Amino acid sequence: MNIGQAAKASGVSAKMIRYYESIGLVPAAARTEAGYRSYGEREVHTLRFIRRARDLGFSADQMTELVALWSDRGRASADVKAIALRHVAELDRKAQELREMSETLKHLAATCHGDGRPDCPIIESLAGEGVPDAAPRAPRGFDRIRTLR
Amino acid sequence: MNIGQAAKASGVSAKMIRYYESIGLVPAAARTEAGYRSYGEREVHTLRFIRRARDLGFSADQMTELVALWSDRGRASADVKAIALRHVAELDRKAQELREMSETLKHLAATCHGDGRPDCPIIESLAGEGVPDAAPRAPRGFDRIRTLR
DNA sequence: AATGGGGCTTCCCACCGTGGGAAGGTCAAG
DNA sequence: CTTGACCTTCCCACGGTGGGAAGCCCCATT
Repeated sequence: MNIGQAAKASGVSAKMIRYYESIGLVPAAARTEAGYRSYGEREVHTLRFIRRARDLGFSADQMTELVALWSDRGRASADVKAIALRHVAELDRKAQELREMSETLKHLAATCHGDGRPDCPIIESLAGEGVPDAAPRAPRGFDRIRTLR
Repeated sequence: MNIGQAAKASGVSAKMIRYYESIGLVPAAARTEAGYRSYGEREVHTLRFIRRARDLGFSADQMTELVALWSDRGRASADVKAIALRHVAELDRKAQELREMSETLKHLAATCHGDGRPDCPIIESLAGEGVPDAAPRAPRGFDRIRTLR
């Protein structure tokens, strides 16, 4: 199976398969004489595993750990659980941050009449006129969130 | 005021001030004879505006729009509100995604006894053994989330 | 007046995960 | 044999942010 087939079968793009190989998340694939990467069921299975972990928001580093634990028959389930729970905490923290940002903005938007007139509490709050630092989002231990695509 | 002072006064790092200038989010600062960037109250005010918007998760592009609206005395508050509400929707969507990932993982972790034994529902679910695609996170219109720091 | 330290400048590099695209080789079907 | 679909590697970009090097500049203390 070539990389394109493996990509379709696993749901991981060919680009990303090569990338995962380059960072050592998956072992280097076997090659045909012509230099084409060659995949079997086993490899596709691994890629699917990775795709599912990725869809759960695990980082490449965490996925490396998970794959290692997966292929270690003698692993302790506690090890897997620990990674998962750490990730859950992280996800919750980020979701909470997003919610707080959303809440603040919703409140501001609610007091903005949103018509053709120029006065707007949203802008005023951002400008801090009279309301200096009124909305201290990202308080301490802040960790801004960035998203992609 | 030099860039370091402006950074302290605004809460935006000198690095980021230069970056914002380079992408046109803020106009190029005046320079001293020696080539140092020079800032006044007005510029610092703008930078603070930007910092607040950033803390609310606005992208550089959105901040550009907001700054433009801010400096447009005749803007319609509806325009600002529209940007804010679009952003709120986006924030909510992302928070929802994170929550779903967290939920899925929490359920998996709950059924993992987390001791020294190797059998682990978390790994099994990722591997898809017997439960192919059991947890279709990021269904359609998926948009994976990435975080920083 | 010289020296030292801290600030400023520009420029490049890195992160992470992903896609785009160019330049060139390969394979299978017509 | 040609054509088109696929594969290869390599570089570039994104968004924001920090790190750091090399080279000025400014001020205060000797």
